[in-house]
Amino acid sequence: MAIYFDKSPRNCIGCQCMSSLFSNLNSEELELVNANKIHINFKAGETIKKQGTFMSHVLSVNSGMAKLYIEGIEGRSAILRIVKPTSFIGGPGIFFDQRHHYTITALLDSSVCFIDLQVFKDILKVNQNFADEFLKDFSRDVLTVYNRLIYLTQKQMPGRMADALIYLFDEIFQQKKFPMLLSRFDLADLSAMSRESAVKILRDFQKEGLVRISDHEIELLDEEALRTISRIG
Amino acid sequence: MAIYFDKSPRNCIGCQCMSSLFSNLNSEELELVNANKIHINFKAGETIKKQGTFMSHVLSVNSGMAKLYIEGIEGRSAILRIVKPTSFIGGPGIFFDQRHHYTITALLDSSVCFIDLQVFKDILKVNQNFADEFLKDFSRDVLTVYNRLIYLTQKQMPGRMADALIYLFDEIFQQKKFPMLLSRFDLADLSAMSRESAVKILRDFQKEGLVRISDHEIELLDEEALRTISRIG
DNA sequence: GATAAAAGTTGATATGTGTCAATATTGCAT
DNA sequence: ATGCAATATTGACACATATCAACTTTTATC
Repeated sequence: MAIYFDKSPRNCIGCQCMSSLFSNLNSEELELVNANKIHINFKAGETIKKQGTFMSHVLSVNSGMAKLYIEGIEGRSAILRIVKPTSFIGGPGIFFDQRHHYTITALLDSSVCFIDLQVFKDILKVNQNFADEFLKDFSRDVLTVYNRLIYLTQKQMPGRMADALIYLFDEIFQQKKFPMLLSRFDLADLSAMSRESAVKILRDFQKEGLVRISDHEIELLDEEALRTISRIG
Repeated sequence: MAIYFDKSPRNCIGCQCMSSLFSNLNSEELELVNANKIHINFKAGETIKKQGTFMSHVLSVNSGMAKLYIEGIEGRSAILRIVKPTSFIGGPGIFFDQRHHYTITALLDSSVCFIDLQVFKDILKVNQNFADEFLKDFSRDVLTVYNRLIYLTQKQMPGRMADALIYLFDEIFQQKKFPMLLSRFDLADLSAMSRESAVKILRDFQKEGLVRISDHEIELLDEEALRTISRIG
């Protein structure tokens, strides 16, 4: 019988791919995680988790990259954040209804560990440092959504697109140049506008010399000006 | 020397005004809360907590009503929710940076208890049921923000206003008629539009016989139609 | 390498929404 | 009660944005 999925390709103990959150675990707890996790590789474009499904596991992204988005009205999506390694993905469903409240799709080939939810919650109860760190992470994510709510509802398109790009440059890639993993559609979903509008705004940004987009990469040319556009909305 | 604030006007033990969250405490923990709380009365219009300030306490709204909103760009606000008794108010600042990330303003004369944050967190660590219930509450609030993000960015004005009204009818007042505590400005902040647009949409809703607004109260006349408007955006 | 499918681009157009200015109304304080 | 300030209302207008349709470019598939 063929092995269609790899149950334990690597041991969590000593693993450098796990989210930093797990550095708070002792070896016994880490062993427990190791014994109750599944490791799966995804190809770019594949759906890692689908909104609405039962949350049997929490996720740790070891490598690759993914987009995390809410599927909204009539096929429209709102990207909440881009997930880079190494990141933990849980969400409000952990405590509320054991469901995933967003869909996660791989932007690059990605390696993801699925950790049993009950085991995760059990460790949360006994390891205070782990719980503190987790809650801090969770709260940071919530604040990101607050921020997104404000800028998506109170800024106009150029300001929204500027914020989306600044988010990518500053927080995700932390460089002035990065490969264009996101389609125009994705950028539209990140800044709450139509694809066509996203294209036009980006074209304007290029004309004004704010960024350069070519050969699947985007480069920040005039950071000052981009931040100004973000500010004046 | 005059007493300008009342340090312990009522005992938490046996208090019917506390948020239901606190029913998970044993008498010893409740006594601890009681000894480390401050009770304050606010008049309608007063600011209960200001965004950005240090979070020394978490709040429990005993009576009255309040609006909880994020102060955004150039004086614009986004109301996250209306707070009715008896409600607990904490927020992501508890675990992230000990700051309040929204402003809370009384809509009615309100009685609020301020519970020492450290005492609150200490009890969270030792009382598992309390922690579970709290996290469930917190997560529900997060999901409300997700929902708001979607409907504010993906629906047009009539749909947004319909959702705001449905929220008030269904979740806050749970009646088909309630006193108009919210100004047109507030309704605009709840549905992410300008005051003038809020006025116009409400006028349309009245013309179409969906609601009746008069003498400081609003009545739901055609629930079916309002939900349809919410649905078609 | 040919073909189809997907993604990106563009300009014209229609619609949604905010801004402004003028006016009406309400609430509050003296 | 009177006057003042805040809130509410309205219509005209300008601007922001989505939609549509046509087209180009890129990517994937056989």
